[in-house]
Amino acid sequence: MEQKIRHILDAIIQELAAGWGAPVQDLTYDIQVSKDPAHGDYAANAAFKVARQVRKAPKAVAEEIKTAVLARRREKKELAFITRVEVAGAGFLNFYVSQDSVSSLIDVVLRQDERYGESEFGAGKKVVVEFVSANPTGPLTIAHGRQAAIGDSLVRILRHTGHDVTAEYYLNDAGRQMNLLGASVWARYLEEFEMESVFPEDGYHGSYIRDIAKALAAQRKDELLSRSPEEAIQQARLFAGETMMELIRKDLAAIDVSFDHYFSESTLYEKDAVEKTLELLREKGHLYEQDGALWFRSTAFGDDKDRVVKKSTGEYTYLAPDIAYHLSKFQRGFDQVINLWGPDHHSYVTRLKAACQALGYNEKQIHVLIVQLTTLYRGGVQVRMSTRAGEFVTLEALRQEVGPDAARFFFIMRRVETPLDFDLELAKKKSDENPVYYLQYAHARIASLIRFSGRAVPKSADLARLNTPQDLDLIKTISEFPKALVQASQMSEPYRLADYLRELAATFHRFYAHARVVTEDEALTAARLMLVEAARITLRNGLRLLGISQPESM
RNA sequence: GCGCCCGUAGCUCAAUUGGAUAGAGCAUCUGACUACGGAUCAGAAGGUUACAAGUUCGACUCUUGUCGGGCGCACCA
Repeated sequence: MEQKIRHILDAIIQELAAGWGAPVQDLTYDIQVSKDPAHGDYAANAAFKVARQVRKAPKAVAEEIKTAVLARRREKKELAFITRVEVAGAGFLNFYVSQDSVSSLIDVVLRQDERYGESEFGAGKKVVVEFVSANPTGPLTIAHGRQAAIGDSLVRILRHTGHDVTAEYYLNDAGRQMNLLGASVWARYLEEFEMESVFPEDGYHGSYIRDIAKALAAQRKDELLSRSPEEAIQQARLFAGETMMELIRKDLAAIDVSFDHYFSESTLYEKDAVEKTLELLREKGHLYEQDGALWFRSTAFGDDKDRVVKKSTGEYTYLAPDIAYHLSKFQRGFDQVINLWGPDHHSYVTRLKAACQALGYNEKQIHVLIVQLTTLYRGGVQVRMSTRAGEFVTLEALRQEVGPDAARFFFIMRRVETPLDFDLELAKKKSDENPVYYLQYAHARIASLIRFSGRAVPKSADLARLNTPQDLDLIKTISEFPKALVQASQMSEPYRLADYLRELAATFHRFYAHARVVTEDEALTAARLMLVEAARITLRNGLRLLGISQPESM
């Protein structure tokens, strides 16, 4: 409906522009469903945007547009759905549309079913979303959990809005941390055989290290004892890495998160990609040597200091493989790169963008979302956590306590960059305080309602019978689903969808309290069944995109 | 010191990226089930959007300054 109105306005503005003697360069303006019934059904702020460009008063422009719309409506039948146009306020254009034009939207929803909400918004855009990317040196924490929930929902939403999306996990399997992991496991392995061992400084102390060592001992027996320490640690490292990745995959699968691709850092070295990337930067003149180290001149791209890529010891810094990794993203044909990082990586954003620009890419192609931390509460009291002592509040423990649906919903219900307070007691409550149940209840209630009707949802009905304010409210809210998804995807903010669904559920519950669906009036019953089914489809599709189950009963 | 982020109802957060009277949930108070699920609905109360100037048809949103809070400023990963 918004699109139909936009189409008309665009044409009219172009036509009128000739008479204004000034060109209208920019045709962006908003059309929204009016919040206040006094503002009609739809409202456009086009007159303001145009007036500025042609140096006229907004109100006068609005009047001209109104007159043109009315004139055109007399000529063209397909504009008959517009019943009234008003100029209000300082120059808003308010459109009133016929009831049957609104109610016919229901047909579209039922026809599209699972595909309802899809759009062409992202057509032709190839996007890679990288998230979680935790080192496989320990179990996933709730911080990873939030990234996983947000990243996965974002991927689903981007897909639903037409993007070609790859979900990717960057596996830091080449660095010092993995060696430490190997050494830690090796030490515990030796202890299993009551051999003397030196636990590495900064090693991993968690009890899961001992579990891995036990598993290693069970599999390899005492075989590794005869190897050289270097080789044994290498073996322990590989074994530990694989074991941890299996656990991580399992933790993620338990909240319905999966990846299309695991990108291994070590493949960068196998293909010599890091050296080649540095070579490329050197050719373009962005590298220089100083104090025996190799520096990247990131200040040329807005960084506040230059960064070392290769230390005087000959080792790469963390930045070097990271640049190579991002180069690979572009080389693989992605034109939009989205990264979800923790707040501890905040300062890396500028230098990474600088590097990508140095390689000839636009900084707008990289979008780094800093996912703020989650603080756990239990009945109003903060749950302390510490990674240093090897005690984690793991994602797995959280999921077991509150369930996958509440976990996913709570993780995404705030803006990405807003720190999240996660109340365990609230997430577990099966009451009206818990927003997850509000959404699921609406879905279950509709399913139950359709069961009660004792018939299949009709394929067609006289939808014009849906004419009460509650009917029309519900229809309009349902019809805003595609727009909500586009907003969520262009802002990279899945919470938008959660917010929309809450609104939809509320509108449905309000409708339900006022309107009876199954009555003796067969025609009205048929139309209302189609309406509630459309609401159910929308809720179901939305919940799916959030990775939350859609119960038929609760 | 420099840079970035934040400050909205008692609490947790929104506000369609500059739009009309700043909205939701929780908490508080008052109501609503003799046909479809009360895990619901209707209503009340709650605000100088930290403060002060500026930009314009229009500012929670943009600019500048002040106050208050957080984070970052490694040849660490």
